[in-house]
Amino acid sequence: MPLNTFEKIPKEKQERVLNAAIKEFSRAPLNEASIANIIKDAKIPRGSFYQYFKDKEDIYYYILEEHSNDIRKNLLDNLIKTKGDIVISFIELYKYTINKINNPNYKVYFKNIFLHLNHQLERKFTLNLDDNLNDVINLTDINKLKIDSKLQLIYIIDILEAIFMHNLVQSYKRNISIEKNIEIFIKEIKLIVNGLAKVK
Amino acid sequence: MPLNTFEKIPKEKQERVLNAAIKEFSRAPLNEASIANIIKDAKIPRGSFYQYFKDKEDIYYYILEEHSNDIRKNLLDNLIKTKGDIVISFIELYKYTINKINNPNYKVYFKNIFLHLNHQLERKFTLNLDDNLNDVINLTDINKLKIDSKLQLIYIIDILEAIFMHNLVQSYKRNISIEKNIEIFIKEIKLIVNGLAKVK
DNA sequence: TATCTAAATGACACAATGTCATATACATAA
DNA sequence: TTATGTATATGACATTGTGTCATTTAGATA
Repeated sequence: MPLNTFEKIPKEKQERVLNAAIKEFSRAPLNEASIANIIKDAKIPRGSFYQYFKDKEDIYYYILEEHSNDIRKNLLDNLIKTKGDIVISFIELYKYTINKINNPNYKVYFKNIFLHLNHQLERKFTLNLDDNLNDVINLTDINKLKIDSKLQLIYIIDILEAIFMHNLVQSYKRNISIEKNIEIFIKEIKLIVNGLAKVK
Repeated sequence: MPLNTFEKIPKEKQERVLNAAIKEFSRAPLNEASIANIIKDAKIPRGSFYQYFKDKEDIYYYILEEHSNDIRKNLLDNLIKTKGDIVISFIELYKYTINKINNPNYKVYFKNIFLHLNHQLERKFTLNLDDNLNDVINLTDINKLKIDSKLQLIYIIDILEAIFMHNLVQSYKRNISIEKNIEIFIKEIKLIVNGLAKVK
């Protein structure tokens, strides 16, 4: 998403810009963040910024994308490890994600992201592209679920995704530990699993 | 939320300001909407706007609140009508809401609202206050559910709410009819209900 | 060394925000 | 009626931020 130019400048300068941006997006949510602050902190002229990025949103999503790719990758890894158990995979994904966003270096940054995350944007975090959805569908073993077609699987993924995101956001409002948050997520998933898991 | 002053001015002027705001919030999402446009359209001086509302957000939420109160009220009505069936109540709520937001007069306005709705804000639409959550809990008949305590009910409401919001937002992305959207919501809810409903 | 192209730079025009000193309207009391 | 006080109205203004563009600089190639 950033312009070619940005990829070509020295790594050191790239880092300076990205760190300044993360600092600014930690200070304020996207709509309150300012390019003025980023360039001041990164010590680059205004014109340069626009040489690298189209606008504020461009650099915001560029940084975000790195993290969301990482999260999506974790889901696919989990599906492989669990031999296609989508429920366990989502639970592991939740553990992974909640630990990631509580990393002291990024905690404030992610808090701003999540509390101001558009629904329109939330797919960035899990299955924003058709390719990803297909990967998830193909890696999932539907025999572990009380459904008879891959088509129905889409609904289940939809549900899991909704609850996943909902809980991540809630975790910022609940004033409780990471462990307790995971516990709640698992409880909610279990309530649903009683309907999803095939009864033997 | 608006300052006292706004309540005191002539109804006609109030309408002019509110209609101008709705027009502006239909034109652009909150972050791109401008007070400049609202006052131009409402034909009031800049200073007056700040006499009535703290800022752009203030009038945005003021208008939104009217609608969210209406939606919350519908949920409570449904609970009374269904004698505490929370699942049917949410399905009826979904039908009610999706019809409401497709009303031609407000369609574009709501589209902007939903596609840019923060997770932080989404509770505005359903159970933003503890009082409301309590009302819902008290009106719900937990004997219809596979749970043994009111405490667990909170998780179920959480889940229903997450899927409710997720589907409303998705309805703008799916290019299908209202009826088809309702169908999908019901399908997802049914998948869950198999785990929620008490097995006889 | 000359020439060409990509990147860097910061001044600038424009747009929007929130505030504030001043003006106006309105109510109440003398 | 007039005076006085209070609430509201008004728009000019300082401030902040945005995106652009003409110009400069750097680096590659001939």
